[in-house]
Amino acid sequence: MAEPAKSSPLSELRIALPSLPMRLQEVGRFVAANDYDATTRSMRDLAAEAGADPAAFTRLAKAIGYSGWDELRAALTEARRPSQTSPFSGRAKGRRHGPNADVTLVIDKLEAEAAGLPRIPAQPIAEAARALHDAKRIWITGYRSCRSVAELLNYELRLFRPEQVQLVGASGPDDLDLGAFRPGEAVIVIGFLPYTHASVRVAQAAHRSGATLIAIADSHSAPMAEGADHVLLFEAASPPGFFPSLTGAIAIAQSLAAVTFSLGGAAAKKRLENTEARLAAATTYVSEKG
Amino acid sequence: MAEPAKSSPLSELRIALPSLPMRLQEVGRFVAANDYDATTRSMRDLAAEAGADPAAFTRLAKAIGYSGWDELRAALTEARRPSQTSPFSGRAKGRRHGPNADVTLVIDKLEAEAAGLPRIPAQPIAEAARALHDAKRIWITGYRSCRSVAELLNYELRLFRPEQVQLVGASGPDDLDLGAFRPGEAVIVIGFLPYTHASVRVAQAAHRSGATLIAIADSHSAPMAEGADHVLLFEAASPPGFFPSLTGAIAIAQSLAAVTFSLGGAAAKKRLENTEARLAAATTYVSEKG
DNA sequence: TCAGCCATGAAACATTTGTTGCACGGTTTT
DNA sequence: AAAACCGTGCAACAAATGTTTCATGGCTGA
Repeated sequence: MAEPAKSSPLSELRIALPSLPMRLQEVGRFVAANDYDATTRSMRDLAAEAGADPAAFTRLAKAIGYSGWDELRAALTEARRPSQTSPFSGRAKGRRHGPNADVTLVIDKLEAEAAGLPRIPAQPIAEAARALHDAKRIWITGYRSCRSVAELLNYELRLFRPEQVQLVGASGPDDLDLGAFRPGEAVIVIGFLPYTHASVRVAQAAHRSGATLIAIADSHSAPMAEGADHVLLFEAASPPGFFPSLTGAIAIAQSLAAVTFSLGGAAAKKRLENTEARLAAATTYVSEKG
Repeated sequence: MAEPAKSSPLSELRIALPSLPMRLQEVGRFVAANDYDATTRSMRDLAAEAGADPAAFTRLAKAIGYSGWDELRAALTEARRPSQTSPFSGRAKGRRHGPNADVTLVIDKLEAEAAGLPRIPAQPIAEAARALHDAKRIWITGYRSCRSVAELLNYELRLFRPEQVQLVGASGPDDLDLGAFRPGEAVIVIGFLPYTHASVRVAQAAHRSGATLIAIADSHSAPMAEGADHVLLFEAASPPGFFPSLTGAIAIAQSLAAVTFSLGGAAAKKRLENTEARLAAATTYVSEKG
């Protein structure tokens, strides 16, 4: 006999529901309505909450074709596993070749990065900014391609906190700086896979020293995110042929600087104006001509 | 001293991680990396997959302040419960002010930048990449916040063309470099309003020397775009309170590097592999854990 | 009415769970 | 050098889990 498409164990359940005995229907409805608890809590717990007999769950599972509740639960668990990398992945565009292949490549890449930015969690950025605001001193680290992010952050923060912000290893070997971290200070470490030893060392030193550690990384499980008080995530993954993307990291850095600045209030504004005035006096900029 | 926000049991875990014994660190890392399985599967299962002793999980839980593995697991389970507005995708919230004003600010900014990226003209990037491909030598300039973009571009291009790419002013005053530009070479200048004198001088020197001038700027009328062979535009404008945005410039730089790399074909690939092998040999990177 | 059937709840079952005590080996302290 | 300590794996433990059996009660059909 032709079964309906068993897209998920949940839909199987719902389909079979009407043809079941009363009590099993009740239990089945409860499971369908609370499938998260079904995967997490114990059969007896569920029975108590549903006001039913524990055995009913086993019977339900068998009634819809599983060997027992364990197997049903396992199926539900797999069904809601978050691993499936998001329903995004629009792609589908055939990789045209020819003279325009490069252009399409660029367009695709830009669109992909644009899609990634709104996925950056904003809350941690705001929290990290507050930590920066409270820090007596701010250290910034990033190696290899992440160095660019570190330097941008350093530049922007120094615009309004010139004497409290410093790049790690800016003047000499890192080791000197590593011992300089103190509680009440903040250390920002930027990195993504593959992680450099140097950045991990900085993160560890920061954690040991009791300073506030802020990690900008591509994963919670990044070594420099271990023990971090704030983890700011971005997506570095890129299509093959591209280098890892730093767009997200840059966006985070800029948001971080901006929020920190806004927390600084009038004082920060004043210092920014001073810095700008000094630059203008040095005629660093080209005057705006009419 | 205020404790860091223990937003989730996972962050507690990660914070405590570095100060734990070796085995507990391993187990803790495993839990952090597989927190979904941690909530669904049994302790012994996890132990088998992690290659550790079941008891280590109980000890881990106690080490970070829980009464046992059951309690830790329960906390993780609650943290993952889908109903509550998860910390991720916290989008869609009304534009409230108050303590969350910063968060809304960040979200707005990220969305605005995401909207800006697809507006970047792709065609000029592909053309500029071809110019880079043909250039015997590549010079890169950028000052102030644009320095970060210049350095990223320098880093990525050097991965597969180590001897032909150089930052202007990297070793000593710019003036020495300015006289070194030759026809057949390419000079990349990055800048936006307000424009620095130094970058304009580089652009002018490049133009006079007959080298190919590539400008990455926020406007066609930017001084460094005058006489440029390729102008790559991005939007630097930002909401008030934010610094000019470099996200677009970074995206351009990365696309430029990527297309140039793809034009390089097998030879470029080979050189990239050599570079990576050299870095791996120097154990620059943290080895991927099992 | 009686037999047969099925749904249901309670209790007993074997298994698996999380936990804890113990012994071994390494390091640090006295 | 001895002692105290800590991290770790192993094995035994009680508790909890999912399952099964059994007795009960209601329903249907002869």
